[in-house]
Amino acid sequence: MATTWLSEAEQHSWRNYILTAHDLEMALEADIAPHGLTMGDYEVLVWLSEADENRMRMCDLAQSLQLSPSGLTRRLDGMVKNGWVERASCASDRRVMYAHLTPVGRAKMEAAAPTHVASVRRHVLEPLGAEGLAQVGELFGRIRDHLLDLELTR
Amino acid sequence: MATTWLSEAEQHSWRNYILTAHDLEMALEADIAPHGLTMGDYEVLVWLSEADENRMRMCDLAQSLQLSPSGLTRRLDGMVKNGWVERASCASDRRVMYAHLTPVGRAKMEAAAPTHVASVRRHVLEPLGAEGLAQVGELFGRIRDHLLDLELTR
DNA sequence: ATCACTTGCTTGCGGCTACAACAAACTTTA
DNA sequence: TAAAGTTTGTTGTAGCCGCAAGCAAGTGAT
Repeated sequence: MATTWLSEAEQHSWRNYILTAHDLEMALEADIAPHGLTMGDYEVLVWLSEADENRMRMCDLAQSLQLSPSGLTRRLDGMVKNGWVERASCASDRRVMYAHLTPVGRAKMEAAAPTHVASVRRHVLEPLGAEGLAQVGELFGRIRDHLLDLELTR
Repeated sequence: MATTWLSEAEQHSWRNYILTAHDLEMALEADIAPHGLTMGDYEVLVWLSEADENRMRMCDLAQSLQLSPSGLTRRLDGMVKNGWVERASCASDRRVMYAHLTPVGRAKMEAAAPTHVASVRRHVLEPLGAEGLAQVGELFGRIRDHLLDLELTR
């Protein structure tokens, strides 16, 4: 096939994105670490804190977190051991397990949230400004829509 | 401390980015998989193919790949076993090991490259256009510069 | 009511990665 | 040149994750 390559500028932009995305992830991870949390843990706490009755079904939570079912099971194991989350079974459907945020978990989240927000502000909002972040949101929204589009027609 | 939270719009943009970045990574990974390669493997092949004499010192390669030394050692183990890369010691400094692209490795890279380029074009360039990709490059460049700035003054 | 199918979660296993400890080799300093 | 320090790469260990398999429970068709 006649491959259409990327231009010099396109390659540069793309590489810039790849490298930065990795470093940014590491930076956010490092900032939250002093709380004894990984970003993965933190995201669980955030999702549960925003959910109805502070609980979500495992399968829904896994999807929200872009995690496999088994991945979530293991992540929750650790969080349950730390007392941040409890497992609760469902009366109407005995297959489902709820992940339920405990008061300790909520406190953990509330303690860590300012740190994380400051981290995002420092690493993203500061260099980009509100307009820049909005552009990122818009651009990646386009990519996302396109991805989901391909997925549906597949 | 008086935390300055993110606005609704900012949260939305940020989440959009997080979710999309993950899905995009999975899509690129899925597209290259039929070649029997991970994106990690592919990146090794690309870096070596662009390097002088098709070889790089382990430590330099690790840095380019944003990988820990041990991570690279193990990744190379697999690639050596597949015959894509050879280890070669250095005459002038017997500590260093070169990772050297073999003809088989080059052929592998050249076979996979059109697929990967098409993948990037389809998932990124198509929804964004050249201008959009340039914007992404510029925006993430700003984040990157800011990150490196913080690192240096630390 | 029964059998097939689907859904929700967990477990065994293997892959990939980082950190710490180590060994080997180079460099600097006294 | 000898000792201390630095750099380079590998290995032991442990964490996190996904896939495949399995089990329990709900749903649907005959």
